[in-house]
Amino acid sequence: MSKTPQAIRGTQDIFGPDAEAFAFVVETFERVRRLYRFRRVEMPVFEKTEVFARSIGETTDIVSKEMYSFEDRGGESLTLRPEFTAGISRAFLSNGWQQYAPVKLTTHGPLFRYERPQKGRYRQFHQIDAEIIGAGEPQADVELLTMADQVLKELGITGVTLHLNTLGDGDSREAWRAALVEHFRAVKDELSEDSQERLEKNPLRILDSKDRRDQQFVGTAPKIDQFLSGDARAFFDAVTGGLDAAGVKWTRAESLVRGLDYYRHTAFEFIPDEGSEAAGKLGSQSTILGGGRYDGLMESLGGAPTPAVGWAAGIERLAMLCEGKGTERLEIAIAAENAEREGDAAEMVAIFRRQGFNAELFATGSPRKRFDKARKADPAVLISFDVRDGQHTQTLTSADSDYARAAEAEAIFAGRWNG
RNA sequence: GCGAUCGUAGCUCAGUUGGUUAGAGCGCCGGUUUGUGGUACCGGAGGUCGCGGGUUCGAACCCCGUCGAUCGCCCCA
Repeated sequence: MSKTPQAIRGTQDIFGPDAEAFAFVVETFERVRRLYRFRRVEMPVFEKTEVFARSIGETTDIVSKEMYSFEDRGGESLTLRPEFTAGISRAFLSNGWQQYAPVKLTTHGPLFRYERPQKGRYRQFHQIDAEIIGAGEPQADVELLTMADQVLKELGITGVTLHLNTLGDGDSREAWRAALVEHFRAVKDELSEDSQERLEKNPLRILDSKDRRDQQFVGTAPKIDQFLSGDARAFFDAVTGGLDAAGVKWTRAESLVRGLDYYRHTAFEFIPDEGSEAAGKLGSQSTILGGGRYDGLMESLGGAPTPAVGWAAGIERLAMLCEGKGTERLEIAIAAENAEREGDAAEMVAIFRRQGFNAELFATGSPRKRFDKARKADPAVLISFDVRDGQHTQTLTSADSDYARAAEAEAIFAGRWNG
């Protein structure tokens, strides 16, 4: 006998309550995006490698070491998508969706990054995603964030706060970056090894370093606010004002930066409050939803300048905060306690299902154990078909007095077996 | 890429300083009850102790390697 192959590291087989919670997240997202009139888009799971390499930034970890890239039979380098935004942008340009701009899009599905798996992080993971393309006004940021906030609320997630920052426009960001490099270079020898690396590759990231050696210099580091142009300042004020008007709570996070090169202006993450139940469930992978404005991305793919803003959220991480949700209790359990009654039981379960009840038939294994099995499934209504003293008997028991459709179920049962 | 912890039945786990035939609970299968209701009792199947080497009279247990998992760092959803 050959050995059973193992699943690929970092992939998951999701089943049971976890799978129900996963579906609950997706269904809730689909419902809410309709309320905001976002349109659905489906995209390829893989693209030419350059789609990601050019848009995300060559020096980012995602591009430099986390992509699942391979050559197809024609020798072309392809990559399993590590995020949605680059592929959506490519589709926007390929298909001339400028004609629909500004266009509000959502999608969800699997993404791939070659990383070491840990709690809340996988090599194949799943996100829900929302983008507004072709809208440069701060109102777009507000609408997008308000939707994100509503998705989380309707998932029943609490103890999570929107952390908001601005990276300014391109000039503001570059001036700030230069000032940060200067600031940290002066104390380079006292920084952590990681941050000495970051100084060259991605100095903004030093700001949210967890290392104490770095944190003492973060407080005195130059702030983006000192470099914001008047327009950039006004843009951010319009976003925060709009969020206040929409009733979305937020907090300013001056050191929040996003990892990818294409972000400008608004950057945000929804993060569990310290010490909250949500924080405990997530472990160290704490960001559940993140995104921002990426006004420069289309140009990097050869398109015309096109403002856009978007976010993505990890379905697995959201599902961890929705434990037990999406699982429906069994409404009708039907036991055929005698082989002679299996036909009647099968008919009954079909009737209930056609009437919109979820129902399960127990008609296999030892006839004596079927009633027990049905009861252990914890149904709201339990129906048994049996033969006693040569007579056919059928009984209905309502196990749950709170069950709303009990009377309806009893009427259907009586309608067939009125005796 | 780096670090820590852990791999025993389908699942959750015991297993003493290394010592006969590796256990329990749950689940699964079968049996017992003639009962308007049962979550009871009895029995059974199921394990190359992740895999490969080594030490030893003897290894689930000690050593080395390897694979896998979990958690953390980096990074990120």
